[in-house]
Amino acid sequence: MTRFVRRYADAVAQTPASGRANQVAARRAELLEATERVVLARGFAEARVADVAQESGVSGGLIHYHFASKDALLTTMLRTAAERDIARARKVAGGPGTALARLDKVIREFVPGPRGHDASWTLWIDAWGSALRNTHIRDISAELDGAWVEVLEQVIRDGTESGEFECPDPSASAWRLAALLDGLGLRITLQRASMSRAEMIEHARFAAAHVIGLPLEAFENRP
Amino acid sequence: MTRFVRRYADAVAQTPASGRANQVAARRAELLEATERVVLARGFAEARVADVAQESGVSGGLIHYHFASKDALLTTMLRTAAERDIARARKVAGGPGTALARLDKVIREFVPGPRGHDASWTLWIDAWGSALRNTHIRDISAELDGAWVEVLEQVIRDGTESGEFECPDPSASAWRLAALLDGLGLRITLQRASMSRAEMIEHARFAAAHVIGLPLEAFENRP
DNA sequence: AGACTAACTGAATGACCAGTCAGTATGGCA
DNA sequence: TGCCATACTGACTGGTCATTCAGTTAGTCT
Repeated sequence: MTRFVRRYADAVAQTPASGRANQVAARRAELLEATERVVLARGFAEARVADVAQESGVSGGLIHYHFASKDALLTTMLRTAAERDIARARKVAGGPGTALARLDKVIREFVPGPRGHDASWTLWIDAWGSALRNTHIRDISAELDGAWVEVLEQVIRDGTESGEFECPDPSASAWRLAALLDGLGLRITLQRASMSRAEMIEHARFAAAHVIGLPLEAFENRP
Repeated sequence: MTRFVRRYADAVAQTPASGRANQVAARRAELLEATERVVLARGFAEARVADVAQESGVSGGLIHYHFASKDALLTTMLRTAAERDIARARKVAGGPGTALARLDKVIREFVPGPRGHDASWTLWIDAWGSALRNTHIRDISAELDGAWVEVLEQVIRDGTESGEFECPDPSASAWRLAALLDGLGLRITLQRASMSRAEMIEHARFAAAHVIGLPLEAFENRP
């Protein structure tokens, strides 16, 4: 093993065959991260290839060496972000604890706040607009939405089976809860002034409590 | 008062004094309608001034004669559309009938369907994305959202006061219902395949029934 | 070491488009 | 009737930006 390979080995999850492949993977990841920062800052429509180049300290030409087109760059970035968000949701929902605790954890993780996950919200609200006319983005958005509903449904189903919850139709309930959370997140992201994070969590808990057939107070003791 | 001010006032009022002012008002309205069609077809970000010109069979220069900039054109169009949508909602909600009937009417009017009101949804989903970074659009979107919540709140309050509904906090309930409807509309507009209009109305009615303290069956008899 | 090839640069290209402007046509008023 | 403000035209301009490509640098292989 060369010194080069050892240097990059930790940076990438998969173990590529050569240092070159490693470098390519690292560079692609770097460009995708820069792309996400640019899109967050300027929006999908206003993001420029040159911005990504500058953001990652690289020439404009290199972007097109790694990605066939601007569209491919944006789409790939979005898919990567979607997979990351889904993984995070699954991890939280599938973690330890009662179904109630996990549901609450998902809600608190999901609600946008000043601490940073707003980034995802900004990205997805922007993506919804693009999804109206871009098939790739619509597919990615659909996958993410579907996965979210699945995650919620699984937690609700867990709670129903263990007797914690009383929910006659976990699938429909999950769908409705997901829609409500989308609406809540949208509103608070767009009009931060109109509602505090605490109020929003309260709204989400209220709806969730109804969905799972428990009183709102079931959540109250959690921080 | 200068002639210009007079002309502008006429353009806004319903009965213009002169043929010229009439012409200007008609032209502006025509251009705004064309703009809406273009934005619906191509999206906010992709809409071109030349498209609007072609759509209304007019030279490109004329657009800038009536509107200071592309941004002003889009913003004005959006504001006009928002006012139209709000007026429609108020009319439905303030019409005759029991509070329950009116609430159901609002829901059915609100849910996107194949018959045409999808246009509004497409427009607003697109606008949400732009609202992330455009202050004017954010303000318009906020006004529309606020008016929607008000409309829902008024109906809920009516029903509570008349004894039809049992709702301890009409304001919070309206907010939650509005968020749910946004989420529902978003999903069905983006992924039409995943849910029928009937199912969606059922979801909305279910949530509304909970909000107003009635069983879902209260709605069932309506067409 | 030398050859080969992949990663990378940055200037050039050309398409696209909002906004401008000099000029034309026309309805209404003196 | 003739004058003039105004509605309107369409060619033009200046700037932006994705994409290309000829050339350069630097790992890797024998």
